[in-house]
Amino acid sequence: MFLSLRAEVESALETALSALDYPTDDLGIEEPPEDVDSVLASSVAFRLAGEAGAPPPQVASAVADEIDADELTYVAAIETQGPYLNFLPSEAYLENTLETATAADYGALEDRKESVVVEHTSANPTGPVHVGRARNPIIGDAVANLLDYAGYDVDRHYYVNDAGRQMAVFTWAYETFDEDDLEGEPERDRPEYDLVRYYRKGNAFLENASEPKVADAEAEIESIMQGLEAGDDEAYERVSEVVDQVLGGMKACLARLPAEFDEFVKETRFMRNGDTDDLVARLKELDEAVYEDEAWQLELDAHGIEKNLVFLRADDTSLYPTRDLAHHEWKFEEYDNAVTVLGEDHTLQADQLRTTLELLGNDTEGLRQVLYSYVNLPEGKMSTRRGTGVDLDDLLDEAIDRAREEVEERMDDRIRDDDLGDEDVERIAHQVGIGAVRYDIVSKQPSKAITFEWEQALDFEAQSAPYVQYVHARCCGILEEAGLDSAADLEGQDVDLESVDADLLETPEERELLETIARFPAVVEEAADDLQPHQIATYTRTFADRFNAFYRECPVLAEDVDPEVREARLALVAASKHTVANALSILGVAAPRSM
RNA sequence: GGGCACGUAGCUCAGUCCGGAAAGAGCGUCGGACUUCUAAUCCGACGGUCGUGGGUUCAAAUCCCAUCGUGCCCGCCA
Repeated sequence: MFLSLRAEVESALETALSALDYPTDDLGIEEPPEDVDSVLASSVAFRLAGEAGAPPPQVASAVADEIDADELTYVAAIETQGPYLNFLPSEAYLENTLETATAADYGALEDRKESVVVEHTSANPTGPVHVGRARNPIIGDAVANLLDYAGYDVDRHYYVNDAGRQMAVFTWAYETFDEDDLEGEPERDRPEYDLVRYYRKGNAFLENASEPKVADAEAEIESIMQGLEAGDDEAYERVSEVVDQVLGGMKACLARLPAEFDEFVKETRFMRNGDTDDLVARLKELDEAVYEDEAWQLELDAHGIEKNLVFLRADDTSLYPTRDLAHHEWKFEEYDNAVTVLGEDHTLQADQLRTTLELLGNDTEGLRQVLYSYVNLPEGKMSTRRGTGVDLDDLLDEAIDRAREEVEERMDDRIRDDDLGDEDVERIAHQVGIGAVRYDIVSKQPSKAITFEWEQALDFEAQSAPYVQYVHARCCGILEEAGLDSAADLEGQDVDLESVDADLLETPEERELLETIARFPAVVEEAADDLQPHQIATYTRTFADRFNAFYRECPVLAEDVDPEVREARLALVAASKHTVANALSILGVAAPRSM
């Protein structure tokens, strides 16, 4: 609805400015501050003042006079306040919003008939997922949800680095050492916790063992890498033995968030099918290609990148970026757009990748990268190899435990003694605990550095997931109390939507809530265009504030509420419910029916 | 040394891309509100040279330049 109103305002302003012989290149449309009663505003009068030879307020009224609000559907009136033009919403605007938002899929934009692949996480299968990387699945999943909501056909990929040296080291270690050689028991009964001990053991061995022993090990590691490079099945099977087990465990961890994938794309795929070899041949043909210091490289300084891109070693083995180029060309064939969620330390590689893809003749317009900075511990970086860091599983467990305590504590002093059974407590503990972790991460701009601290990550107070989730629970409570099914469209239920009249929603709290609901699709659109899910989180907070104000001032089910007002408010609650449920689903945060 | 990012209230952050209406939240502190559709809520108070210095503009947290501080990158690792 907001999108229609904005379109209407734009065209009305443009017409008015043309009629007055003013330029229309900048309409100065903006959202007014909170204490102003309009939904949209324009500061165009400032810009025109010079040309008009009149002070801005005078220009503003001239423009306002030129627009006939009666001809507009969603605008009731245009008022000037000093130099500003304010567009007030019409009854039809609120009416339509209320009607549209009572549908369960409110906020989902029209199908764009465009596909996009969102690649995220793609952590090396070396061990348990730690919190340092946790931003990736959480942001990535939200970006994918957001694009899905914005009308794209979305696939989620995890790119598996199963061809690098680290995987050869891992495979060698797994085949070489026995349980007896390892230190300690697995921290959890899952394959990645078991196998990571071999990985750490192998790396420690390479650092500390005597020179001849290390040389033997290196020879074995080298042979695995050569086997992979040649695309031979035996080497692939050996590495897969490790990779598939570890990946299975990591998958289970990520599923807890939940972050699910449509496909796990293995790097070795592009070595086995010959794509990497073809790509190397094409790279060698480029003007930028040089053979220098016993390796094939690309000189990219003419394209603003100082660092050469090495794409083939002297022994003819490829490197990660080489395979990633083949991988991306494959993505371009399969999808209209490709989004990658990457740690900020990959910024340079991302630039090299894009530039090289262009040199190879690809159109990279549909390729976009979302960069985020790592979560560090107060004492420094987290590392799988060194075993420093907090496992994501532990964080989630702790979050759930704390949430459970919280639920139980609150049960004691609840006013309404509703029947929360053990299952409900467990459900709420999971929804709130995991929701809080996700929300805390997804609500911040990815470029900001985060230092992990338990207390902060697990704060259930306001401006966190539970604050927003609580609004959803309140909505469901009211709807269910009224005998309605909170999960479904209102249409077809025991509410006569035809007779619901937005006119009856006349308090400022009701109107502001409805205006906030109206903005939701526009927020989805902008967040999707910018690939910024945190905008959705920001919106949920504003929304929750508005809903709580409504909740405080406007009883829905009380005896003394006029039946027609009650129906209208019920419709508003249903609209609120769908809005907050859908916003939370974009963020990947559960929306509890009760808390 | 070069490149990129970040710096807004004691703390954690919105707002910055696309300049506009006396800078907004939460936490913390202090003081209030549960016979009411769930108090994980709400109301009020205190708290700001938007790192610093210049510039552009009718207008700068927002754009430009410089500078300081912090993080990341500058591997034939991934």
